[in-house]
Amino acid sequence: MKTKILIADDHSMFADGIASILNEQENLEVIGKCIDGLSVEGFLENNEVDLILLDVNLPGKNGIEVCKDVLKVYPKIHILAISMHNQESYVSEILKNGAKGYILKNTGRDELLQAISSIQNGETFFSKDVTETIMRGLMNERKASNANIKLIPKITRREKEVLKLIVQEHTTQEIADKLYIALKTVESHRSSLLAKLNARNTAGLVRITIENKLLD
Amino acid sequence: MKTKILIADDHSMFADGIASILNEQENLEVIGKCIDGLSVEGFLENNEVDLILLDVNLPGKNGIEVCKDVLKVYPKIHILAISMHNQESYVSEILKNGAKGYILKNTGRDELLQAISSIQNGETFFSKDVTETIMRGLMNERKASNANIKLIPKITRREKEVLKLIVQEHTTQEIADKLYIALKTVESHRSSLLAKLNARNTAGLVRITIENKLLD
DNA sequence: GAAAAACCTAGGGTAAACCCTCAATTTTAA
DNA sequence: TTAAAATTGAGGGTTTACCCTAGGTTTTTC
Repeated sequence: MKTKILIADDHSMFADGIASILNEQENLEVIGKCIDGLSVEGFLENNEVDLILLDVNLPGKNGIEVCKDVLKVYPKIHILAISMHNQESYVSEILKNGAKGYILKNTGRDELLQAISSIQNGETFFSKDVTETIMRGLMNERKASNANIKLIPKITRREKEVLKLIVQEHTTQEIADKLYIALKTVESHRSSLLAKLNARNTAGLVRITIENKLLD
Repeated sequence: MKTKILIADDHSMFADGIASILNEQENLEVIGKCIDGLSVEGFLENNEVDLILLDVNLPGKNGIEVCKDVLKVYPKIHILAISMHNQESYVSEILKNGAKGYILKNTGRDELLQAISSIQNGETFFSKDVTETIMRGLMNERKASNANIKLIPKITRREKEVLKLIVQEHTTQEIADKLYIALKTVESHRSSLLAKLNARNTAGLVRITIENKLLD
């Protein structure tokens, strides 16, 4: 009986590549691919899945939320998180939500297969770098223990427009002119964005926006 | 005679996946992988390569520079650019430097194979989205024709330290305290960074830093 | 081993971002 | 259809970022 795998990643080429690797294995079978968070749950309604390879940074609905929601309904599914970012907040957050492992995209084929094998056996698996990151996080003993990822609140249509222009290096005045609204209005939206994204300044706004693909 | 392919991408898992797809084809053969720009030229000295799949955003030395330098020495090699970003500046810049095609990571397996096939036949190939981007760029008829990618000048040790702290949302004053230098000194470094990265403000600094992986 | 370049350091002045409070109108959802 | 959320905008102030200029120091380069 082959392990049925679903790949959730917004880069089709990456998903296809992984699928090719996995399908070479005689005990694994990729039965589906999803390019955003929302379509994962839809796929699960119509297909039986044993394991999900889940990108943490998915557009639409990020991997952390997907993980939480999927496991509520299908607690038997194993989830292996895949990410470009070795950030402690991502790792700890998705593990809290039930993922069985976390590997980075800069690790290779063999480690991927090893991770899947471990998880099939009910174990957990983490990339070496990820393990270090977690340890380092524990060492620092979390001054801001709860201040890791606040799952990002919903960003409104107008806020998104403003955010996009900020990332494109426009000043508040320029944004006001482009959107035909007052300077003060744009400042309001900026404030809301800083609060919602939990950023201290423009730098954080831009970094968080890119890392979480908020403009997709 | 199989086409000998080199894959240059800093995400091993992605490279391995692509390799798996390509090696399934009877006329293709992946003979090497590089995880940064600098090692490409070293590889070419010792191996005969027909085609390079080149990530545009490579750490160390980005794809655009690699493309230029490789073709100087090995003009017969075909280069297919691969990128996450559908940005006109990237596309036009790498094409000027001799790449034969440009595909996005969110396109799938079939398109990848088609692209390679086209390029083998001496044609060019672009993802549909990329074609649109180029066309749109031509329409706007380049007000800032030369202001696309200025290949990013070398960033000094101190600038890199400052840049890292900026991306981490620290203010100029905080950075000055951390580095034990004057506020004004940090501001100077900020100015140099704005100039070198061709950014208008902090937003641009952060975006360009992340997109070009300047902190790796 | 001296000239040239690159780097690090800073000052003064202006522009932009950020903060807090408050409130009217419009849109969305229960 | 009414309560909640979103959009709009104001006053008034503080902090931070950005621009231009420039001297001293290290590092190349010939």
